[in-house]
Amino acid sequence: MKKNVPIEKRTTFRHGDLRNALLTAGLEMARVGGPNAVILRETTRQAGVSPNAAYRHFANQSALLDAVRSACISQLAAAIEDEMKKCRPRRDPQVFARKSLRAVGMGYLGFAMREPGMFRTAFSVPPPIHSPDPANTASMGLNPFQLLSLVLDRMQESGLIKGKGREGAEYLAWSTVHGLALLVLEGPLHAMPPQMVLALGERLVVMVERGLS
Amino acid sequence: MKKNVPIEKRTTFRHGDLRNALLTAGLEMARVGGPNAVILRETTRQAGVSPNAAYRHFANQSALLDAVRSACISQLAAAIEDEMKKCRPRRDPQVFARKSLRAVGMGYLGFAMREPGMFRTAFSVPPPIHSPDPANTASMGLNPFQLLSLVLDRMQESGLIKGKGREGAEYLAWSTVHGLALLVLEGPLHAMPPQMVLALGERLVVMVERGLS
DNA sequence: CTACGATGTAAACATCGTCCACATACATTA
DNA sequence: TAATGTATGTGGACGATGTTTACATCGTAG
Repeated sequence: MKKNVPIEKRTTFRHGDLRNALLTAGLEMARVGGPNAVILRETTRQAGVSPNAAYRHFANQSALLDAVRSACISQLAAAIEDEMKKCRPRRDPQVFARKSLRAVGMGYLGFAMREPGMFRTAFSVPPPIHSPDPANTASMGLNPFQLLSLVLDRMQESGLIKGKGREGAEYLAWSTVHGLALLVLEGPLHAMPPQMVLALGERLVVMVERGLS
Repeated sequence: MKKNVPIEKRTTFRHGDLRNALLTAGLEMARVGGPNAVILRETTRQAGVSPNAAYRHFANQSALLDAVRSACISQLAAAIEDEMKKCRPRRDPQVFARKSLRAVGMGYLGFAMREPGMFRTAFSVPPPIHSPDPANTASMGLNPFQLLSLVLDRMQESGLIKGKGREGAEYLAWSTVHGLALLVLEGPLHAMPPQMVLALGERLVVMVERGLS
């Protein structure tokens, strides 16, 4: 058991960018081991700094975790955006809307499978994802919830959702994919092969699409 | 901050039922504060015993948590059973099947809202709910997954699910309700009023029912 | 009755989060 | 330029947790 702490002894007294270094280290720990793995002392170790130095930049480890969580949510938003960009507007706006919904759902699920630690961190405890906190967004300036709302609007405008079907649609759609993701990540579907998970995801998206009309 | 540790000093050297006492204490902690709140030393304190005594009954705190988790899953199964018992067989087996599916879904969701700590504990990390471990069951001897399978069989037998619709139906149905539960418990839907959550749950069940045909 | 295995105790260690007092470097200003 | 103040990092300490090692005590089987 060797310490894998390649601290290059800093020559300057100041670190220069400590807050960022701590955050980066914490994000990596979250990536590897989920929310419980983000250890305050360890981040300072990796930054080559004494433990208390962290308290100049974060009120406590909970505040550090909050920052890490925001970063995770941003990455999730980015993953969804990537998937959305793959589908360009079409002649038929309904096709576009459907593809968009699928993109959000599968982007969400894909990120969960690709980065389980970050995904679990993103949703550990009460993330203020609802409020448009810029810290939770990616290049489009929208958080995952807002991205979902966007594509649902597209579906409504193109006539795929009628009348009251739009109300609360975010929650219905979100629940399905979120549930599958968590059952796979830290639930009894742990051993399910990724290919099958994705196939289930597709079926869920279709189910949502039909369920909203 | 007073210690609420009513340890009645035991007169005998042996405790008599320590393993069970630790488990009970741990379950209560999980109930109140979720998986992270089950502290090994605290369970021994409440049992009026030295910390190391726990190691005679559990390999480590992870093993203790596993046992607590199993208890939580059992309670979940019991809650679902309770809801299922409310709907008696009817003339029309399709009505019965539909009511049964609703019972499982709403029983699941209701337990999550009534006992958030236990619910979160039940699904923290890798629960072996899939394998028919008797530790996870309630009076019917079925774990939550098997209860769901049961009502889905009912739907198939009554003709509500046809052909390939039955394949993987457990996962589709489960994902939806599980997702809603977690979004509410430790997600962005944290502030949603319970009444609205239940209404969403009903819509989800209907959506699943239609989506499986 | 004796010896052994199961159960509980005592003491100790490493790690973690956190607080307090102190040290150092940079920037602003007199 | 020199003084001073503030932001930043250090050192040491405390209590809590999980865990290990050695020891004590009881019930029981031979």
